[in-house]
Amino acid sequence: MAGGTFALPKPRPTGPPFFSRNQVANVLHQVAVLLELQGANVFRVRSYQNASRMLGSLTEDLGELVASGEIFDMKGIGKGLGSALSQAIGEGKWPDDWVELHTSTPPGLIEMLGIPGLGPKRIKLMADELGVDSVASLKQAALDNKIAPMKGFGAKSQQRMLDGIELLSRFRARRRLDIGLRYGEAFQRKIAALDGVHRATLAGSARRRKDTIGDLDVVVAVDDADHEMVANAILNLSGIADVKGAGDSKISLILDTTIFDESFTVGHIDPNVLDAIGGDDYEQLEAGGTIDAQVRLVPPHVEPFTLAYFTGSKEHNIAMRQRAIDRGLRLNEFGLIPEAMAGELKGMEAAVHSLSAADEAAIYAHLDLAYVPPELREDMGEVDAAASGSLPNLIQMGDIRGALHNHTTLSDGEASLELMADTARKMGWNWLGIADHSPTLKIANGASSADLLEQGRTIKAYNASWAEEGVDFRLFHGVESDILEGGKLDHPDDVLAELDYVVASVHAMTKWRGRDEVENTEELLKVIDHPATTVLGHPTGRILQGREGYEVDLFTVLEHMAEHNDNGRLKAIELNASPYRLDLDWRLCKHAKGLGVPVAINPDAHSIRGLSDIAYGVMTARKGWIEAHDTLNALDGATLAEHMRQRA
DNA sequence: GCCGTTTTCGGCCCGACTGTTTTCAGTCG
Repeated sequence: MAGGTFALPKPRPTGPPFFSRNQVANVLHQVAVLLELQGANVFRVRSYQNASRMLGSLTEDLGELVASGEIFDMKGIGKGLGSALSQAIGEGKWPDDWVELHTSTPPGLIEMLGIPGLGPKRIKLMADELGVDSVASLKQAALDNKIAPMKGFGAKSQQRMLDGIELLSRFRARRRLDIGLRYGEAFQRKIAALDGVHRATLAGSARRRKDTIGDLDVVVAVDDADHEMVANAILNLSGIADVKGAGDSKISLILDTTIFDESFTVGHIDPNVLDAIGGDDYEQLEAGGTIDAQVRLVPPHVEPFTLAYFTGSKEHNIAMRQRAIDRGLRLNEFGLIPEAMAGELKGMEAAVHSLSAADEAAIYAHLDLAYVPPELREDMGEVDAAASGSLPNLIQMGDIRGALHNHTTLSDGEASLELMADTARKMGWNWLGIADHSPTLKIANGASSADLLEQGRTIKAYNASWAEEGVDFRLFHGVESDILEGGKLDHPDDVLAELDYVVASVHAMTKWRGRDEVENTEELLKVIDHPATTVLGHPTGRILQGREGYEVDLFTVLEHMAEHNDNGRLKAIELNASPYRLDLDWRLCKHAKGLGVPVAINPDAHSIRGLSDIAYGVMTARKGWIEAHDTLNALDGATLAEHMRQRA
């Protein structure tokens, strides 16, 4: 979960409400983690996690819910949490026991949770018995052989911790979607090609298209007679750096870049992003990278259940299982089994009584649900929607007619205007938007007003000649304007008026990250009010696995944009499709859609190859419940031109 | 800590794997 440092935020001076929904959701998550480290009841911990998740995706105004007392009616909020939140939001005071939890827990314990195979119980035990309170002191204790003699531990546990610490320092635990998919698809292809394999499918968070991926899951359908042969063949594939474990049905591995048939490169990264992810060492770091993978081998008739189970998420599975229980059924990775027939039988033995399912859709049908696309399986309302037949018809790559926010050699792009336009046409697009950087962003060679206007004349000439030749393709001329002090844009108004559109983006990250949520939100509202602003670019400025975005209340921002749209002024929110950003976050896409704020899926391309990043944007949009008609990308050029003319 | 026409207590999703045990606890997904 996102959320910077592990501390209780200070109340804003202007309250109530003294805290935002984001802040409260983060604090609940933190308290859950701290309670775990204290050895609290696991169900109590889950209550805090559930409440955090619920508030994180809340669309109502939290301050109003508290003021009216309706907070107590929310599912997952009872007397305890209801009073605690009312006091925090209404009076600006966190409960004493939450404060105590934060002050009494060494931050090192939280860091230790990131070590694979180490959980809250053993961390607490080592803290109590050995005084271990950080990754560094854990390492020392292990090197001094103090851990192995402890009851319940041993030499192997001690070594695993040392290995885990090494892994933690060498590489961050999660990988970006693009990297994870490259590993996952390469691995899946190799397994699918093995003798005896009916089908091999990439499952887990990669199949759900999460913006980062922890480890890979591959589900393999194989006849019992071939099980051992296939398991051995997998263990002998190239690209496996280490085997962590191999049981009857599950193989745990670590893959490295030798899995790729071609040599591994990360391609062009724009300088802003490169800086945030650790500079020039980055390519070498990726080339030496690894990723964990789990393979599950099951017979073909069981495979749909296993695939559904390991596609997840955990929360979606819990909701599905609960629905099964309500119907007297037991759902697990082996089947959907009538409780009356399963009795005392467990696992695979109970599964002989399972209802049959030829594919995942049949499992959903057994539970009176429409098929839920993998991207939506996050327990964010998809189960209810599948029950009532109101699942969205998700956008697809084929719906994309064009994209705004792309760069050329006029600022920091690698390709000329001509080459970018030519590539977009070859991709089958109907239009392309050009939005180079503005003068203030010197690092990106921001273009002067004069050069920008010159680019506009070139674009007009191209459009005129295509129209004359009967070519159904056009360029839109925009700019990616920095947002300056006071929510101002970076070119004079008369220059901006010459453009088709303006993408307004924050780049002064140090400054914006140094301010609080209220100030940043106010600035964004101002720049949205500027008549020239059409699109809000990468709305939080986050770089995945690189840096947190600045604090901002995007719910308020989106509501403000919705008012403009209601009054006939086009204000779209960008979903920056660069796999380094994927910003707008997928969780907020659904909210934008609900408010009627158009989403602009933008590759932010700095080269012709960069245009293909649109694919990651479409994946993320799908995850966020976005349909073709929720975006600007699915409009044809003539219709989009109409919308843009109406903006002023 | 939450929840409830099987309700105010006793549940709370379920199984695999590992390392430590000799029947199980911790961790993970």
